[in-house]
Amino acid sequence: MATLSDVARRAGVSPATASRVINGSSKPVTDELRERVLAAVAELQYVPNAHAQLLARSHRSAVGVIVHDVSDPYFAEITRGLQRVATDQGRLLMICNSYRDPDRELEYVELLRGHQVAALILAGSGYHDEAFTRQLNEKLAAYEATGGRVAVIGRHEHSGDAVMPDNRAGGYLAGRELCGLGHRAIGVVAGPRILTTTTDRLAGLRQALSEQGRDLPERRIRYAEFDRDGGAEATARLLDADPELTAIAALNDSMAIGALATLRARSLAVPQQVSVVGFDDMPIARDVTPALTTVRLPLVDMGVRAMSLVLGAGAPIPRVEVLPAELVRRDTTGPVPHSARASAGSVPRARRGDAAP
Amino acid sequence: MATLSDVARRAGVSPATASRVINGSSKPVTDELRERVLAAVAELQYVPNAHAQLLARSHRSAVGVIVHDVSDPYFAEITRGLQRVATDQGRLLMICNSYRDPDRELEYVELLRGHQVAALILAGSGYHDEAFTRQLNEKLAAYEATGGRVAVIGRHEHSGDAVMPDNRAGGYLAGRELCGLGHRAIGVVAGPRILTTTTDRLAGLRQALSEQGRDLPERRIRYAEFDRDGGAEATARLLDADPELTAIAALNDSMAIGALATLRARSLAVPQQVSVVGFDDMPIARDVTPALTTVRLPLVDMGVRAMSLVLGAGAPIPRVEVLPAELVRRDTTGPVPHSARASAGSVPRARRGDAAP
DNA sequence: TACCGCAGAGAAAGCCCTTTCCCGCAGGGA
DNA sequence: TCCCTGCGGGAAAGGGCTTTCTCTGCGGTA
Repeated sequence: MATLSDVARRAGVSPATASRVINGSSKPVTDELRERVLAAVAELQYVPNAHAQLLARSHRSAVGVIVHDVSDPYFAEITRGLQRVATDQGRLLMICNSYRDPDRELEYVELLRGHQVAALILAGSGYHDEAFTRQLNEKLAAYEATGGRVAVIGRHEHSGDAVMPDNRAGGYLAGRELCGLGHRAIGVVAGPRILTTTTDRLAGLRQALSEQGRDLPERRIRYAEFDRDGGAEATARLLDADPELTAIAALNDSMAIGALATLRARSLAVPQQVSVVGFDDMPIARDVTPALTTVRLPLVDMGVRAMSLVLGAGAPIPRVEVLPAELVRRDTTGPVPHSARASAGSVPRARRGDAAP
Repeated sequence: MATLSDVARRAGVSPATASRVINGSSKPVTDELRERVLAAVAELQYVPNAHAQLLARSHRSAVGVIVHDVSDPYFAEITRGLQRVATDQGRLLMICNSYRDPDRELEYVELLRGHQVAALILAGSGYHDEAFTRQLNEKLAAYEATGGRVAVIGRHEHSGDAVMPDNRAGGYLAGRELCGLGHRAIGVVAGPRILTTTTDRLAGLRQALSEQGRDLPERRIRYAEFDRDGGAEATARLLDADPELTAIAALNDSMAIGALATLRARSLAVPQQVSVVGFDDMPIARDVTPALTTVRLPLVDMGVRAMSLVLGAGAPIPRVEVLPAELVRRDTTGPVPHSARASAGSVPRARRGDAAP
């Protein structure tokens, strides 16, 4: 690899001058030397060694991001928002996928710290895990102690800047919608219970039901991976245990799509026999058939806010921005079937299929 | 930030010794000193400066990847494959999204070169663009001249290791399927014509038709962005111009999903009135309704192969691995409607709707 | 006893840049 | 004419780490 001094030698100037030309330094350089340097750069196909540059200028510029998986649409949208602000400010993003593995998350904090990122954004859900949370906070504190900025998206037990989607209110909205349509036998397809996202959404759902004087028994909840297959599987278990279900609340859209697949496989009509509501409103939600009723979260905006927090001036007290959830009615929800309206919970399994199209 | 010499000072050893302990060097260090160093590291929350490390060891380890967009399922799958191999070998991946912007692609080659990556993988489609291709090849050649390894996925005019999905054969499969079902009025929803992926798939399609003695007139092709909205829009234009269409071949699944949306919006039954075939077999293909008939590409495997090529020994001659495409029949394709069978091309627009379910 | 070899630790030389500091020189004011 | 100023350029000092080379002190051999 050609180095800066190769360029300088070739151009017959000092490395200092070459550096000034290449970086457009504020110090003036005569046009003649400038030309010579530029020519040498082109001839040698010189590209500055990024590590040496980063080492030499103590200036931290990149921003680290830890998500569960960028290719998951939920995080893809958030990342789009992060990226937008970062690009505007000429910042490079280093994005790491933790795949929901706490240890990997911890490792990535160190890795990013080692890479001298100016700020760190944790975009995944928080965990209900005492030991992990403590370790994470220690690492973040160490990072912040050296001037690093941190923001989290979602509920983490971290005292600092945060962007919070209103998961609980969203869960409430989903629950109220289902109740309003007359559903009583509601099954919940939930993500891993260790995630705060899961428990918050569940809490909202529970609140909506309890306002109607109902509770949400554990047997009506199935926890699984927060993805399509998890949703399909959880739905199957739910239906096996409770064939009278008239509605399914999935705690994210991927799971809802899995639920839809299981319902289709069992020839249960949506929404005629079973209603389904999702969560997140990821782009594909409108393209499945029937189009998915879901709770929209301003994902892109969440990314924008988080990045703005972290790149803006540090506030004396931690700022928490709560972003509202909103119900999007589409075609997977409908009134509770007539047969179930009269005597919910006692209809034999065979009933399923009566109303098949 | 604590530095290595802070650690060394605290442990009462030289930086050399501290370094050896921290990196598990082959050089032996007495247990007592080792303990002291480790203790100092923990107390100071020391994390090595990655840039300094990378600069000091000339050892290149990371691998650079340029894709159009990681969050696009097509690239997400490929990336999964890349990642798998990279992780096995303890390599870090630097992934850059070019968003199909050639300039950005060029910039990223430089950026990654500057970051001293051991290898570079271009995972996006090639472009039909003389000037761009030349520039790209120049940059890649410069990189390879300094020992960098390069592999491309897809057809690029680059003489080096390559993994080629058999786009042409895939297009042929799609075309043959549609012809076999009796379709004659076939519209094509294509990606940007500047991409080799588009033209290769189109060529295969064309070949299948011509084997049946038909051609594929330009008026039956619409070029748009390679995504859902592009597909929806192209389909609309196609139907406006040619209401007799009985089949639509979309050149990727995202576009196919857009096509499905447009067809639904126009109340055209799939596959009773119009058949649709996609391309790629991305995960969501099986979850749309009706489930999408498509051409499967072994995306994950493509990533695995590319990374293996690049991390394995360099071959004296460029290796090109062609990976086969395969038709996956699902529910969006069916026989040509009866009404169209007799007199294709002359049925009035009003016909649409007759067979609505 | 004199010498050799080796284990374990430190000194110091890079790795490739950026940036401060300094120097020489030309032009302008006194 | 002399001095000061300011401009353009180079020398050199880091930035934080790895690694080679060197040194010390010990045990073992002749």
